[in-house]
Amino acid sequence: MSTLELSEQEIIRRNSLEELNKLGINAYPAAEYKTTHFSSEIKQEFDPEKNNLQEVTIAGRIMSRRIMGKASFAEIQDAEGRIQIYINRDDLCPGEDKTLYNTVFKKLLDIGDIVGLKGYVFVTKVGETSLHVKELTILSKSLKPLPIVKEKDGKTYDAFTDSELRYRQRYVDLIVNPQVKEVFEKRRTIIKTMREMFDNAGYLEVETPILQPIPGGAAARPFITHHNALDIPLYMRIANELYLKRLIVGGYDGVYEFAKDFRNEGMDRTHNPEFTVMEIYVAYKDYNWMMEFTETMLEKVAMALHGQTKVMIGENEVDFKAPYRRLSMIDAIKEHTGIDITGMDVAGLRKVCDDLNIEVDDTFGKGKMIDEIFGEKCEGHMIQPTFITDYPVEMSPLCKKHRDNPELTERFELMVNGKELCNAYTELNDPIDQLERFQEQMKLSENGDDEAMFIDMDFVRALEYGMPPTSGMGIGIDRLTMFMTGQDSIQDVLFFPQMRPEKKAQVDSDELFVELGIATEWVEVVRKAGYKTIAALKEAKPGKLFQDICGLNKKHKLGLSNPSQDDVKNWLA
RNA sequence: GACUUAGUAGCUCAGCUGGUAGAGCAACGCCCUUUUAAGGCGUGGGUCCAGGGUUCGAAUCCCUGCUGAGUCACCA
Repeated sequence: MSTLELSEQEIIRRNSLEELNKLGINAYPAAEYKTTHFSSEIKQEFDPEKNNLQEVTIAGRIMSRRIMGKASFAEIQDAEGRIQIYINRDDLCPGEDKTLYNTVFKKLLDIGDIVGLKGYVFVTKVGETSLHVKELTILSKSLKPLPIVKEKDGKTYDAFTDSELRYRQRYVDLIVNPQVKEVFEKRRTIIKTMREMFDNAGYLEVETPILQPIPGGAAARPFITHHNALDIPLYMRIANELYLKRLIVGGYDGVYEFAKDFRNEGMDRTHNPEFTVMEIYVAYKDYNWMMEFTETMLEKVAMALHGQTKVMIGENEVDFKAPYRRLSMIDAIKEHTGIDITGMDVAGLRKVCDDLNIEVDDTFGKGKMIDEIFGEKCEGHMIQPTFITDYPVEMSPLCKKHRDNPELTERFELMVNGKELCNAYTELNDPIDQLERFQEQMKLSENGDDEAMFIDMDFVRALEYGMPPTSGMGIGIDRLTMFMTGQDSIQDVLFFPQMRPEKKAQVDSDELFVELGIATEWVEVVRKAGYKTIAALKEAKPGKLFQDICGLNKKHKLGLSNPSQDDVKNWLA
């Protein structure tokens, strides 16, 4: 890499690295560095009365420095937090040679460098538990300056907030913004709590195919790829439902999977093209049982995270204490619009939609219209956890018909803070009904609904062997994490949210520049002057180019001998 | 996909109705042995996102593009 592409601070750090090498210090040593404590342990365990912790070793990143002549303070950040260190010149360098302090620590180390430190713990005059350093080892030199974030009395100064940089360079975000780590630790607690509950119940955690020949189990546009050896298209899964039900057919009474699903659709605050769903299927249960199971699960998760069931989501305090309200979809619509749609036909529903100012088009069936009305008028009002039950049959091709009403299904969604969190059924296990429902979907698809489901004949065949009555539930883990951690963007609960790839400016190779007669050492200078391609260079005015590159030579003290004006003209000829 | 909005130093941001850039932190130099957003004095650092246009003159006005963010649409 040419120094012309580097910022002043990056050049200084690279120079420091060279200086370290000259002193015989390897800034990237290979050997294991054995630590005895984390920062948090020192803070917890140290007792000035006992005067314990008189020989501890820590490792971490330098996050701030306060140098005061012969003594210095710095903050070291490790996996568990930060601790202050105190470095005294004569304690670090007891002999005549003070290089390690004067040169290495004061001049050649920077914020961001990773160091190992050995010493004893004490409390400063101001009352800060600190490590008095006796030995310092460089473990890794940092060549890029970190964003500097300062904090006092809980107030943060110059926070690193640029969302683009935070998501593209999550590693920097994690170093500099400690609250980001917390979100991901909570995410892991959520998953762990759920997994423990399922394991205790004796359910089997399984893995099912991500590459599927038929993308089933949901209605969504899939990502498509190609398998070379088989020469067939394969789809990234949009759901794993049909595979988990095959396992119930196979004789497992309870299976679950934390699964990455992929949907080739729009991205926004609550949608990422790949996202995590937990789906669970339990034999011999129905959706009433599953509602109890779900509310118990969420109560446990909230307790594990917060020690209480009440959670702040934005402005709203949401209480995950079971049991949750249960409301049929028709009753929800009645409650929020005053209209009773029981038994209405297509024309009646269309009129209701018109009256409520809800846009519908001619392809909409009864089910889709009812869903629109609910989505427009009811969903947003469901702040406290509410089970919405008994969805129209058209919307739920994998769900068993309601025991009391064949136009409805035994389905529930759990609404929290105005959004869907869970989706669950008494599963459809009648193979004849299932095939008919798939065929209905085909008709929808022929009518232009590009999200209608594909027919999976192998799944129908599995049902023909007999699946026990089963209830299944799916829950969006990203969304659950958002609720439970108070984040309002899915990007804040994914380490690496999908971003448009960074665009590299087009740059022509050295060879192409050299072919024009430009000496190799001048190529970088020409690029730095703003002419990254031959085409751009050909447009240049020779006089300006000449001045620009000679100016850069002087400014950056490159020590090159300048070309003549005629040389430059010849390049452009 | 549509609309709105933003892109200025390593980071956070000023920069009004056009006159080619500023602050704090970070960096560099000097001083300082218990400081903590350490402090004091001094110095350097910018293709003002890119490309066009208007103008004597553009960070600033206009157009196009790129990349974010927000609303909406889509997401049963």
